[in-house]
Amino acid sequence: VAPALLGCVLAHETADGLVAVELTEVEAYSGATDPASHAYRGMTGRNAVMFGPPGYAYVYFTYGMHFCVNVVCQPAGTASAVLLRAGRVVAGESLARRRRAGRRAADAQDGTTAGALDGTLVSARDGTTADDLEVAARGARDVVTARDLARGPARLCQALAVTRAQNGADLCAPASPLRLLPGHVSLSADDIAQGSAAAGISAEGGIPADDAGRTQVKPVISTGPRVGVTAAAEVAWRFWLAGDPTVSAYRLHKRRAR
DNA sequence: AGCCAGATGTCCT
DNA sequence: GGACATCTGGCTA
Repeated sequence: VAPALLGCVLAHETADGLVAVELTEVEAYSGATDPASHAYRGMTGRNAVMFGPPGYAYVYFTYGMHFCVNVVCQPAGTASAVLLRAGRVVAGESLARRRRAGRRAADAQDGTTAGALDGTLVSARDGTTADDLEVAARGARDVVTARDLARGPARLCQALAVTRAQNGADLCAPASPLRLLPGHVSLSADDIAQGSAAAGISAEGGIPADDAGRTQVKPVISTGPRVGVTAAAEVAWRFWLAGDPTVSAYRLHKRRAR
């Protein structure tokens, strides 16, 4: 299920409006057999949704401040879920940016200019005055680049306003405020199998896109170890669209000092 | 690339 | 009572 979700769209409609992301990075968690899964030690109040029917959202709160959303994907009684790690905002970008504003200055290395969002060019090239740079820096501090709007599981939830309230939400009902939709690109079982088999040898060349950002060719799927996981760290159950800039950075798990 | 703080829920002893 | 978490953002080197 995890690689099949790549390219699909997660949309959330609230009183503030609609925000939707095309999923670019996911991780699979098997329940009973996976020590990295929240369900590994059995059902608790927190993980109960994972033991229910498939197609529902399992949302959990972590690190005292972040939410992450999973898609339950096995029949009731068998816990299993796919963590949605990153996506590209395809609708409601200004609302997503408002929700994410103030959290992070623009990433100066990603080749985009934060100021371009409001028509102001941010540049360190010759001819730019110190005042220009100061104004640009102040603006950048309050702006999140398009790439970073849903780059990471907690950022994705923030951009979509997914919180505890969405735990247990039906992702498949057409009328559901939080729902999953087919993407622009549908992957066949063969594509998925080949994508998995090609992991590690596929070139990270990027995906050609049209003016609307839609991919024109079948994307290459890469796989690797899951992020922030110690148990079963060797399992390559993280899947992402090769070369997509919205895929989150890999981080090794760091245990906190005692 | 690496280190660290932040905030609180969850689960284990 | 305590360890630590499917993380992010700020900072240092």
